[in-house]
Amino acid sequence: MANYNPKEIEKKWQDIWDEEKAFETSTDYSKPKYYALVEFPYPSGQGLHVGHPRPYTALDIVARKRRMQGYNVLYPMGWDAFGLPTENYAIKNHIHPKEVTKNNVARFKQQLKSLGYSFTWSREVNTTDPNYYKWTQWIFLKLFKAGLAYKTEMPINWCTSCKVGLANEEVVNGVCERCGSEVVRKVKSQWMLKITEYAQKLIDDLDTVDYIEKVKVSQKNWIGRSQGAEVDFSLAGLDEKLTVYTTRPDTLFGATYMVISPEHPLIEKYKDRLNNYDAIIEYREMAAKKSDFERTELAKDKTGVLLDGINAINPVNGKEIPIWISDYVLMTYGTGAIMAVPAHDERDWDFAKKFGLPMIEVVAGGNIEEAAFTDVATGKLVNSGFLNGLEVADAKKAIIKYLEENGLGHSKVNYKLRDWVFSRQRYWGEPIPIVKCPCCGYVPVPEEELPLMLPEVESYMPTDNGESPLAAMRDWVETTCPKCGGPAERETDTMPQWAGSSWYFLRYIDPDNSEAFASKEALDYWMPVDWYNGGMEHTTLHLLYSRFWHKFLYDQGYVNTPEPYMKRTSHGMILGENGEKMSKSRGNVVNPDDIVNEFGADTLRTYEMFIGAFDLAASWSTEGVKGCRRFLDRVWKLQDMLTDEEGYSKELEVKMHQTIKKVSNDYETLKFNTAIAALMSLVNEFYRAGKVTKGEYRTVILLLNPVAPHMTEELWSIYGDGRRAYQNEWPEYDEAKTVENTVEIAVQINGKVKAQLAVGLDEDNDSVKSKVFSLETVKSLTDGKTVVKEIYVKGRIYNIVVK
RNA sequence: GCGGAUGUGGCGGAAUGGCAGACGCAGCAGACUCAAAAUCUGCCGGGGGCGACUUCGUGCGGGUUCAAGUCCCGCCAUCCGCACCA
Repeated sequence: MANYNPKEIEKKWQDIWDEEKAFETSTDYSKPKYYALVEFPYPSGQGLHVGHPRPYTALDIVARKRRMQGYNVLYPMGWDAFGLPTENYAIKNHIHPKEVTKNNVARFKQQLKSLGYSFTWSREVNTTDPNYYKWTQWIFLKLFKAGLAYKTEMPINWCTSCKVGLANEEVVNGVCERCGSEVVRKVKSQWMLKITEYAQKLIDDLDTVDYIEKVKVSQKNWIGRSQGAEVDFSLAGLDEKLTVYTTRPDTLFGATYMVISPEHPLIEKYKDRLNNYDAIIEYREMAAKKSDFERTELAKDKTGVLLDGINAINPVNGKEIPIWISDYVLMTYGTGAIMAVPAHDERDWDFAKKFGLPMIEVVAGGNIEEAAFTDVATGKLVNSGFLNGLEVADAKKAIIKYLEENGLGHSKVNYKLRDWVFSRQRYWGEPIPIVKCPCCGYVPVPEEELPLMLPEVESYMPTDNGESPLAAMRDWVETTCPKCGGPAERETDTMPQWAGSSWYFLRYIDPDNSEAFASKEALDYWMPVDWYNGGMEHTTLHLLYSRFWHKFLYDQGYVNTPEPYMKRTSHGMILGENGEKMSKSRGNVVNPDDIVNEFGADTLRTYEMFIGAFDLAASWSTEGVKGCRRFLDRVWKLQDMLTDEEGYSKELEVKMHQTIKKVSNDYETLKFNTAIAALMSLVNEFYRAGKVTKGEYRTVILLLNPVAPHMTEELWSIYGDGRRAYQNEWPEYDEAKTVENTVEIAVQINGKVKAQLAVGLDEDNDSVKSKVFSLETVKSLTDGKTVVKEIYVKGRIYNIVVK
């Protein structure tokens, strides 16, 4: 027996798999299909991180097992290659981003290959390939034509360092998610996508898919549906209404003042009537200067200015109430105006306390002198005319009915979700295929002219005036209008990185198609994705965006399923040996290449699956890696103990069937750590017995194959059936043989274990009872006492309660 | 503040309400060796006892149950999201 030498074996089998096209999909559409998907990586300059193999190995195990179960499996891989780090590297080193991408992709691919994944490499995609982004642009045009892409002047989150507009989702704690620099507000004309149009569907259809619960919860929270009402307040002495949104219309009698956002149009419209216009403008400018971060930081300390000169009238009681402006009211949510009910809203309470504004208690049950009373479950309405005595829920219904009957308002649903800022003032992204014509407005580039290629530029540097580097390319920018033929200009913004990843799973299905992003036939067969695993950090960005695009394509009739992914799971992070996030500055980074070199890819794969619960963070341990290598060595050395018996030995038959069952189930439920533990335990049994039958060895090899494919393929070539391991059927177990017919049960007195007893699994209760009571220990402990109760749990425990 | 998770030996972690600590790491002892490494075998939660044993033990405090890491009530700590969304 040769020594286990992963270096030799692994390369050998990777080449054979390539040669044999082992993991190619079949074009036989009568076979059952399985589409397993992992998030495609951004090919960064650092190369693969040890975090990457965790999800890749997990679904590789599922994919390999499915093939052995007879499925036609698609497990593709590609590159999400547009984006800032590449562009920044290109700027710094004066290399074209295309070149940078090419090099990074080559390195990533080589690293992934060295890990022996069964990816369907013939379907590799790259978002920066014009044949790919042609279809990204095509989908954008469909969105534009459907009225879901529009351009608007709006304040955007501007990263002062990247010099680029960011989506709300990319601003973390008031700083840029990527570079950590300050983010300020800047008004710019931006392309937007109306994801809000799909808010309700994105919530409702979560009920139709199998996502882990925390993903569903955070998507729902992110979309932030709230049910309330819009109420019109008239303005005293003016023919004007001020509409507010509230989730507590039942407290309308308690509204003692109103607050509008500093950007509310009412201010400009009636500036002549305002006695303190200057003070108001000063406040507004101050608020605009605050970054989101400061606005949040100062949340507790309310500020504001009275709108001196205009009063509103409470529609239910005709009382005249003042209007204030304050930046705690956001122009981007609801109507940008609220009715303030300080007795029953914490923010209004703070504001009223600070500025000495009156409070009226309209829901009894709290002490409004001390705090706002916001409990909606227990209170009853008071001081509220016809609502008095009602509970909150009933009062809401009653007041909405009243408002609707009197034309004063109506029920209304709002969402926290905002439209998606789709413009980036950057070079390394998909050009937005729109032409701006002085006569015709925004005109789409004709579909037959796609892809609209990213032109070669002198400099990739973004400009200080906030224009993309493309804006400097006058001969590219200046074009003719596709509609009227007159002179026009191209859009110079590019798409955000999320664009290419919003539909890539569709391109894998038919990557070389030049007529469509994928053929209908192929889509019908392969969609939806059966299992998609990815990081929790993509739950509110990529996952939501791609569901939105897919739903749009469904509504347009281009895809056949309303949801792209049937099942979504998430993996935990791999932390450094010290329990902290791996980073260069902390000096705790582990390079997967080093592990492969020293221990082999199979060891790395086994270790990452054994490291702990798949969905939780886990710390790296070099000693743990060694342990996994030791296990593979032990499997390898079983060759020395091999007998010629074909089947399972009598002593281990039950253990074999139990292990097949456990491993099969655990692979399905992402419990790889316990699956591997079960295999280790079985191997320990072989060592204890000093022998392993050929039948047993074969089963172990096949069960371990998805985790450690190279080593098991090598062993199978010696001890197998002439085929490859990957060509085999998945081992089966017999449920009846997973249980021993005699078992050791624990005998308890008052819940404490006092003795062990061997009984037949099917032995009847009387027989077990007589055996239990003939035990010396039981006799002595029950002697002179009354047996109050006896419980026998079949095959597990016999508990006697004595007094 | 809101939402989600987590809390078990020296460490990573196992446990359909039924013998807590599977499996692995580290540690200790033995075998092999001139020796070490590797490998194989055994031991390995704390206290008490020479010992068969005994007692305590799953973040903390209560409860349900013959039986609780697991279920219920009330807390604490840590991590991760979101955060003036009316």
